[in-house]
Amino acid sequence: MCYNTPNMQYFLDHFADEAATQVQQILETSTKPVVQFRNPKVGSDVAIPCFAFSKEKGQNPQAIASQVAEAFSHQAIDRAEAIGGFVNLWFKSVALVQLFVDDLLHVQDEQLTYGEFAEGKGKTAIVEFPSLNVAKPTGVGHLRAANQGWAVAQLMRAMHYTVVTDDHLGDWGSPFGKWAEGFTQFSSDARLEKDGINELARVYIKMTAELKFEAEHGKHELADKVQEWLLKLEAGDPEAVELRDRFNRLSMAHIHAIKQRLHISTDEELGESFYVPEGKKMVQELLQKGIAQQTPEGAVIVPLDEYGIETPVLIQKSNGAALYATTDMAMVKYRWERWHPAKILHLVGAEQQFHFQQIFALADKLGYGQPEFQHIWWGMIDQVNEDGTRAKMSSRKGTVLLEELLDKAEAKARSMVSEDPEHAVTDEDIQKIALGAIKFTDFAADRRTGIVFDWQHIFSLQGFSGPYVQYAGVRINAILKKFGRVKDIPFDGTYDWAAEKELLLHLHTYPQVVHEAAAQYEPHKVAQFAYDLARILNRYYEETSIARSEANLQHKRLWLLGHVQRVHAHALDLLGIEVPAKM
RNA sequence: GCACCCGUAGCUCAGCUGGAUAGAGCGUUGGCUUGCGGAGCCAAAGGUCGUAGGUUCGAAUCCUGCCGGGUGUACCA
Repeated sequence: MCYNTPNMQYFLDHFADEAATQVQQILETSTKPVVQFRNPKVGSDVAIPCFAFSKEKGQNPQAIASQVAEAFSHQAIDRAEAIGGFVNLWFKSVALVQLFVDDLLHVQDEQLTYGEFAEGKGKTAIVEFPSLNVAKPTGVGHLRAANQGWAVAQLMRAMHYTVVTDDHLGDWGSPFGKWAEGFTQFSSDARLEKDGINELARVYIKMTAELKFEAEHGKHELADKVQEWLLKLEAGDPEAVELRDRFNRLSMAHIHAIKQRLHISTDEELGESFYVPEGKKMVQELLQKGIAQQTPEGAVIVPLDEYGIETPVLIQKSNGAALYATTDMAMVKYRWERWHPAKILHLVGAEQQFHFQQIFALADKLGYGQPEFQHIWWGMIDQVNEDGTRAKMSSRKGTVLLEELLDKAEAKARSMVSEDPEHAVTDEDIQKIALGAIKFTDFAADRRTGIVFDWQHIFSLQGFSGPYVQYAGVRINAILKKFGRVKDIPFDGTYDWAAEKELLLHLHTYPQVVHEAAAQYEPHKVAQFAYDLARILNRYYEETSIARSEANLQHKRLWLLGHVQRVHAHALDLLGIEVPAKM
C-alpha cells in the first residue's frame, strides 16, 4: 500500500545514531533515499537495501544484510531480518506513536502545521490560473485550470510562500474583433439585454462560421473588419471601447459566478488588455535598443537563437496590433517590478508549451529572468465517441458548459444521498459532494495525463473517488462529535497500539508526500495519500470499535483519531475539497 | 522534417531520481448485513509493462533504434 520513501534524514535522526553503525554506513553509501516504508511484499515496515554497500566492500549483499540484522538492536525496533539483500525492520507500534508525538512537538516549535514546511517564508510565489475567457460561457476546458491551479497555490501556501493568485483573463485579441463585428451585424441591444453571455456565444459561433466560409472562398473582407476593430480599440476609439466595456461587464458577472461555484477565488484579475499599453511601449523601446527587429512585412520580432529557439518571438503584427506575446512580455515586467517574486507559475494547457519557452527566454533576455518560471501544464480533456474511440473535446459537437456540468453533478449527488431524514443533507453539502467528485477525478492521475470526459467517469462516487474520501471524513467527524476530542497526549506505555499501526505508518509519510507534491507541482500525490488514508480508516473501523473500547483505551484512540482527522482534512484542503457535514 | 508528451489488466490510471512476487478504481464472480454512518469491508479471476537491442548483480523505470497515438512549430489565444 503505502510504499513511499521518506526522507533518509528522518530515519537517521531517529534511529541510526543509536543503532548499529553499519546501518549508518549502508545508508551513506546510497545516493538516494532508499529507506522504504511498509514493504508490502515482506510485510516489514522499513527495508534498507545493502547492494551499493556490498559492492563497495566486495561482499555478498545478503551476507552484509544478515550481519547487520543479527547485530541490530534498537528500542523502537521489534525485530530485524535479512531477506534478499535487504535489512528488514519491524517497528514497535508504540515507537511510532512516540515518533509522531516528537514530530508534532517539533512542528509546534516551528509554528507550523503538521505536513507544512517553512522553506518559502519571506518569498513570493505568483500562481496564474484559471485564466478564464471573457465574452463566452466557460466550458469544461477550464475545469482543469481551476482545479490544478488552486491545488498548486495551496501547495505553495503549505510551503509558506506568500502566494499571489492571478486570473490572467483572456480579454484581448481577435475574439474581441469578432464580437464587435458580429454584434453589429447579427445582434442587437435587445438581444444582448435578454440573453447576455449566451448571446455573445451565439455571435461568436456565427462569426467563426462566416469567417471560415469567407476564407474558403478566398476572400478576407470580414477578416479585415475584425482586425480593424482591434486597431480601433488600441487607438481608444470610443465606440470600440464602449462595446468592449459592455461585453466585459456581462462577462465578469459570469466569471465571478463560475469561480464562486467552484469555490475558488483569485487575488488579482489582471487580463491581457491591462498589459496592452505597456506592451506596445516596450515594442518601441526594444526596437530603439536594437533588441527587436522589424521584418520586411512590418511585423516586429525578437530573435531567440541564443536560447536554442529557432523561431523568433513575434511581438507585434505587421498591421501594428498587439498579440499574445506582447501582453505576456509586459506581464513579466509588471510582475517583477510589483512583487519581485521567487516563483511565477503559469497554469496553462500543454498546447502552449512553445509559447512559454519563448516567453521565458524573452524574460531572461530582457533582464526579468530572476524568478523561477514554470509552465505547469496538463493533458487535455478527451471525450469518448460513439464508436468508443477517444478524441479531443470538440466544439463541433458542442462544448460542454461548465455550469451544465456542475448542475448535472449536483443532481447526481442529490440522487445518491441518504433518504434517511436523520441524515438530511443541505444544499451546501450537495455542492461539496458534487465538487468533491469532480475535483478528485482531476487529481486521480498525474496532471500531464489527459482525462476522459464522460459523465460516468467524472462523477465517480465509489472506490478511488472524492465521495469515498469525503465519506471517511464524515465518519471520523461523527465519532469525534459523539465521543469528544482528546487534547492531551495519553502516552503512558500501557497500550501497544498494534491496531493503529497502519494508520501510524501512513501518517508518518504525510509531510514527505506534501513536500514532494509541492516540489514537483503534482497534487495527485496528495490525492493518492488521502485515498489511502480513507481506505485504512475504513478498514480500521471494520476491525476496531471506538464505542466498545474500555475508557482508557477509547481515550487514546480518540486522541489519535483527532490527529488523523486533522491530516485528512488538511490533505483535502490542499486539493480544494471539503468534507460535508452529512452525506 | 524538428521539438515536447504518451503507449502498463477488458476500461480508466498509479508506479518511472533502477531493487524483492508490477499496484488501485471501474467492470466481472463470490462472501460479510442486529453498524462509532454499508457511499463500507473481505476474497477470486485478469498483465511476456508497444517492440527490438544496450547498460547493470538487478530494468516498467536509464540509453538507442523501430512501430503506434497526441500536441506544437512567427502575424490565433
